[in-house]
Amino acid sequence: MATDIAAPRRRSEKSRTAIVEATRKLLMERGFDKLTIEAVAARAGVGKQTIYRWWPSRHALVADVTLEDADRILRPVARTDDVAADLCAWAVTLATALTTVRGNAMLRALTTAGVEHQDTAARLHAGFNQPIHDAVRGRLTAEGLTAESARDATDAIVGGIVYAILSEGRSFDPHRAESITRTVIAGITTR
Amino acid sequence: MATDIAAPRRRSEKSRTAIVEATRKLLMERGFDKLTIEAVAARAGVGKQTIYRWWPSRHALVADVTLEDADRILRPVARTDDVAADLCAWAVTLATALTTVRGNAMLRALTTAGVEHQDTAARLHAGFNQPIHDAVRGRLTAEGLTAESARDATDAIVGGIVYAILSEGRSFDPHRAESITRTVIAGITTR
Amino acid sequence: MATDIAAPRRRSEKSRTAIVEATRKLLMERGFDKLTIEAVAARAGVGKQTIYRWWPSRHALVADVTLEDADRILRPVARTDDVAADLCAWAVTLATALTTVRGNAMLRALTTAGVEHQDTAARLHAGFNQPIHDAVRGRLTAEGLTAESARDATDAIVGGIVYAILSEGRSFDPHRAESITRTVIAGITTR
Amino acid sequence: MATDIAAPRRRSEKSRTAIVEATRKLLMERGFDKLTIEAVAARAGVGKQTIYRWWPSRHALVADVTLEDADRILRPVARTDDVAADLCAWAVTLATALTTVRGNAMLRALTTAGVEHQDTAARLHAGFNQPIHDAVRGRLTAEGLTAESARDATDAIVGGIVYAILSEGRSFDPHRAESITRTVIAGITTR
DNA sequence: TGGTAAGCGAGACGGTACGTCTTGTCTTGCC
DNA sequence: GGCAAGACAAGACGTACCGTCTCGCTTACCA
Repeated sequence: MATDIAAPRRRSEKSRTAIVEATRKLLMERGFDKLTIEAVAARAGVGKQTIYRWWPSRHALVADVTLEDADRILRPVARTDDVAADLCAWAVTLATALTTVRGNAMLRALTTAGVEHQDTAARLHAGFNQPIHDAVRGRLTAEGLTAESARDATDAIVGGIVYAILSEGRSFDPHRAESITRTVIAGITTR
Repeated sequence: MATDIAAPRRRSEKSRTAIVEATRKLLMERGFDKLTIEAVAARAGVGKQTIYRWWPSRHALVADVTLEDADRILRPVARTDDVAADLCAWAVTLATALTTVRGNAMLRALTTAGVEHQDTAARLHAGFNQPIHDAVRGRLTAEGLTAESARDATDAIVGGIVYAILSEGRSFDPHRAESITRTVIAGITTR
Repeated sequence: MATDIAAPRRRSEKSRTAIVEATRKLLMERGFDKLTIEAVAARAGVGKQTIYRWWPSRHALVADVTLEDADRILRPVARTDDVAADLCAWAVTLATALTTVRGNAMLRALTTAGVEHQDTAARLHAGFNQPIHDAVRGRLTAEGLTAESARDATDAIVGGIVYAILSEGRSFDPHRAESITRTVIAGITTR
Repeated sequence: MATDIAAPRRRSEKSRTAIVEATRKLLMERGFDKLTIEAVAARAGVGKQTIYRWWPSRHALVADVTLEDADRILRPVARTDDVAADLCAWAVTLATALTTVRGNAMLRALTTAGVEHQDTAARLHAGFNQPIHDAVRGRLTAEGLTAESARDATDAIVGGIVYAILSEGRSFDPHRAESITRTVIAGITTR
């Protein structure tokens, strides 16, 4: 999906799929740091070299695998005339996706891989962070916010949700995403 | 603060210090995933067993080391009659601490260690997340916000800043922390 | 018994005995190469230092322990007017002692310790080989043999028996010791 | 001759040779008990796993190495019409081989390895003791001795020589082997 | 339509680090 | 001052994986 830019001449799709599948399963079973190339190869019924031929590192492999899940997580923000409603709905969807077993495993893998490896961080940023930010910021800009305000509000919303899920794991209640989003939009007010 | 709650009988303080120091240096030089116990032992001039005797795992060791930096990062929030100013000042201080070479290395190490290991996550939560949240939430509650609002705004401010630094690394400009904080306090407004 | 030549000022006889006992038991249970000082200390209920204070090495300790068994193995050769009978009786006694569980364990320990460590070899030679050879050689010399003949016949008898037990272990039938001895005394003859 | 009876799939002969060579050298320099697998691997320029892949233990490795020396030590017994001459010549040859630096190192290694490890003992018995005994016993049987007499005389000759070398080391004069052999053949006689 | 080169599974290889075990020394506090 | 207890630096153990390297086999391309 990403590494294989340079014309993979006679690459076996069967092997590729088996490797990606095996990686995802092991990622969910054991997590990123206990994921070994040998285990992936064994689980996929593939020689180690076949993995090394197409992916330069464990981080790159994991990046590819998590990026295949991008469309399960990335959703466009609706554009009705109620910004708050649009963003809250979107936020709940995001939080829900990130608190499924699979989504959370991917989030964790992706975080670790990104923190540890520069190139991987760039790819994950382009595949996840950027689109997410663009979606929210676009919706806010459409509402007339300045670029700077839109960026700050986006940081607050996305960071608020994702960081909380990162800290609290699957026990994070997706409805809090709505609550956080609404707070950012409304600002703090004493009631 | 350390793992050795249960009767640290006649532990050598010299060794303990050397280990913690060596770990911090290696964490800054190579990062968490390239940190090996053998390298720590060698750098500290200590037998491997002396590390294993007092720390159950690499994660626990790193947790202890980062927790020793807690007081460099954790600051109380001032309580003047200007909430925004108080929180912005605090936010900039936090962002500044997390973008120093040392602070950023600790943040990354702490993130990876926490994502990978349950117990470590709990300790880091108690040592970092909790105090940070409490500080901000306390200041907001003092302003008359409901518990829920305070929590949501805190998530937005802290998450917004920390997650951005996690994504962008040391290139994050600490002044953006002020900007994010102010946005959350004021709410989005078209100007 | 041997290392403690230099006036052991206030040595605890209780500890000494416990150490020797523990060593013997472990020697019989696990053999020389799996004998560890730590296990001896633990089994004897003694600090490691107490062992190191009185014995310079594992080999020396084992030498002392096996030498305590010397009197179970070393027997004088009777001097009736039948050399063959005297030596055969002695040979069977020796072979019997070396094929008991304890005797065989001591033989093996002593062999390994002697092969590996020069000083130990000397002590064991003085405590075992020498007396054994002297006994046999003395009996043969009394019969009128030249010194050289006596020495050679002694080598053949003792070596023949001990080496066979070393090779075959406890399955060696002590009666073969008689047969070997008789053969050496009589010389080979076609019948 | 080697441990790898079961399908030595694509074993590197170069590594195998380097390992065996390194082992032999270290055996001669330091002896069996100071022989470490790590030192062998380092000296041979080989990964430790390559040793563990093909040999189950240090004992087995040493057995293979000493067995490669078998043909330097094992010699057939000539069959002229003078038994005594035949066996004496053979005995001197054996004693000479076992008192060279290399031969003696092998004898010591082999003894220790055999005493400590059952399987190794069996292999060494089949590779050394058996052939040596067969050679001598065969020559004696050809002379008309009964099976039992031949066995006893063989024990006396071989044991007499080998055990003496084991006890006295390289200071054993090979000519004594002749003297011992002649004594056994002739029987003790007062002159 | 057969030859040939790439992809592939398998797994041996030289290495590094693991977490454990033991060595021989040292220190602490009891007797 | 001997002793039990046990921390310490050192270093080997045997195992797990790393990333690289053959080895034959299968398979798709192109001649």
